[in-house]
Amino acid sequence: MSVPQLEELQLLHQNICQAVGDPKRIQILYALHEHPSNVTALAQALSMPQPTTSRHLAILRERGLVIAERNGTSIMYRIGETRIIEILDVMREMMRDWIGKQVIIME
Amino acid sequence: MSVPQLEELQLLHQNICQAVGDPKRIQILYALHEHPSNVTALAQALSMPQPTTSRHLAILRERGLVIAERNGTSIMYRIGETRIIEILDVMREMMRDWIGKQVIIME
DNA sequence: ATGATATATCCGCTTATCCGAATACATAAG
DNA sequence: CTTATGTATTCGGATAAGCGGATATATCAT
Repeated sequence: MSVPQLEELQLLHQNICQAVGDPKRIQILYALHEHPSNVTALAQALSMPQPTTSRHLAILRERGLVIAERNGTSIMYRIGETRIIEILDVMREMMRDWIGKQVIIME
Repeated sequence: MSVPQLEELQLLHQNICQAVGDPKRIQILYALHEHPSNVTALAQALSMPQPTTSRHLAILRERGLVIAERNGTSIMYRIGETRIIEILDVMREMMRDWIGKQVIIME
């Protein structure tokens, strides 16, 4: 893949990177990956206020990372981009490796 | 890979996600991937003030995403984690796909 | 239409992040 | 030791992000 133009990097940040730049949104992504859920159930499961959960879901939805599907009065949310979970998993491995190195250097 | 604990998600955000949460840092990562550089040259190439460049490099270095190597009075920076570039490339593809879908929906 | 449930949005506030300019620090040369 | 060059840090201020509580909107059942 070629080197991206500045404009594309702005879009990349605005659409994806910023979305995973909040720990609660990461938490939500993993929770929905485990199993889809509506807003209320998700909020309870993660011990987050409902408005907070709703706001984060809106951000993830705008960027296509999650998908909303209405079902009567409730709305079912699920992961819309499996690749984002794979990316987060790679990041976790990177972090493990880095923290491992750090400990060795400290000793 | 299993579902991460809350504590690990905090670390994930703090160590990796937050680091790529700034467009200038993404720009720096791609620039260094193209070819390693010292701070001054990088700042000029990206039209960023030197202190700004240095601050961003410090953040990326603390998290192992770039590596610093002193060479006389100047310090050579290069990518320390090739995987972060692969991740950014996948995100770019995700973005293309999503924007493509958006256009179709708009029509 | 009314009430009940689920979701989204608005408000003021706090906190975090980024910035440029100035300055301090580090290294090497004369 | 002084100078020159390259890098890092400090400072105050501006901007953006996230929050909880209250409220508005939407859908369905009675």
